[in-house]
Amino acid sequence: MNKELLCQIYSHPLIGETELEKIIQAHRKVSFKKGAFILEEGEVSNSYLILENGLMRSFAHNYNGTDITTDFFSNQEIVIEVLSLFQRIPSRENIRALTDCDCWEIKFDTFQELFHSIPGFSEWGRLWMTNRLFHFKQRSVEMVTISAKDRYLQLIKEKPQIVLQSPLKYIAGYLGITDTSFSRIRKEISQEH
Amino acid sequence: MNKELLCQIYSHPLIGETELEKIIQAHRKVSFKKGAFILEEGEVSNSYLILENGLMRSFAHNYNGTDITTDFFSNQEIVIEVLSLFQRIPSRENIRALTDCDCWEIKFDTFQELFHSIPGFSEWGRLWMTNRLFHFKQRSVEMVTISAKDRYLQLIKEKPQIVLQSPLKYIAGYLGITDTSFSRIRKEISQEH
DNA sequence: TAGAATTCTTGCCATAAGACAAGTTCGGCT
DNA sequence: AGCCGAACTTGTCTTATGGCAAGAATTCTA
Repeated sequence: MNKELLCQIYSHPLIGETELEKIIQAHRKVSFKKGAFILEEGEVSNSYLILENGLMRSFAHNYNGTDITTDFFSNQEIVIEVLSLFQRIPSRENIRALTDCDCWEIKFDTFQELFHSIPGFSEWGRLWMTNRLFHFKQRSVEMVTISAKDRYLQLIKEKPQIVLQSPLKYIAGYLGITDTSFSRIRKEISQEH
Repeated sequence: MNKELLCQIYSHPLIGETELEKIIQAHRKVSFKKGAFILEEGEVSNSYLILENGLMRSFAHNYNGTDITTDFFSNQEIVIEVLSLFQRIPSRENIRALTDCDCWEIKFDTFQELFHSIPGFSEWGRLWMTNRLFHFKQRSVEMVTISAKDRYLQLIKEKPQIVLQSPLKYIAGYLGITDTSFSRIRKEISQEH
């Protein structure tokens, strides 16, 4: 069992060595083929994943049925649908592998047990939530204060793996524009070299 | 001490009567005058508030100094800057009273103690975080999939207090448009009756 | 209560992005 | 290798929203 990635993910000043070991033991390795669904609309999520390598995307459906990419998950990130997992309600989102993926999975029940028995772990969890919250808050502001072109340039800088591995239409959706506009923006950028 | 509001806020299946009492006791009443700062950029937030009545807004500053309204807090809501409070780092946001406000305050240290000693309380906290996360995720999607006009109509329906009590320019900022465009949208709506 | 300052509205023109439709290229399957 | 469908590009026209500036209305404050 390659513990390095998990050690890194769960590193926190209040989590000691034995506790870290216990947390890591709670994970088991799982793989997904390109195109596999990790979570489907209507299911209650029952675990989360730590993505060792590969790319996934989460998406929901519009009132008129259009598919909206809400997020990408790439290397070393936690793949989770927070609302469904923690509120035990059916998910309104789908999560799907864009490439073959290797992951570490932890079940909700196991997580729950550790969350309440290891104080450092609940701190860790809150810290993680805090970061996600910040991420989405920031994103909601940037979606209107920054032009689509600049959001794209920012994505290239911050998460190049996405741009390299995802079909363009999903990136367009994530940026909040149509694939048509996205194509034009890419053209414009390439012409500036 | 009027406990009703606090009882309601902290109601959770895993929080028993004595524990609820303990949580409520940890709050003290505070008031703010219109225009008062609850939190200023650069400060580390040291408590959060439960807003009994009044309206507040949080805002950050752009790279070019423009003031961006990131959120409103109205009756019965929790007024908090999560990132600063839980990561103990200087806030990049300001929180300011738009009207006179009555609140219940709880200090970080006290909260922290309760968070780790009452299992139901950490569950409650996680649940709250989950809801906020959902809120901002939703918002980041809606900022680009829904027109400014529809976002405004939605705001009127969901949080009429804001529309009634806040200067229009802040609402415009929150909707992600200029006050000029907002004025036109309002005109258009009023002409449809 | 007058004057100043802020907030809000309006006009004119510019620009980013969407809608739709017709190609073109790419990638998976047999 | 060759075909088919999906993914991507491009053209033309439309629409939502922004930028700037001037004027009207509101509100603060002395």
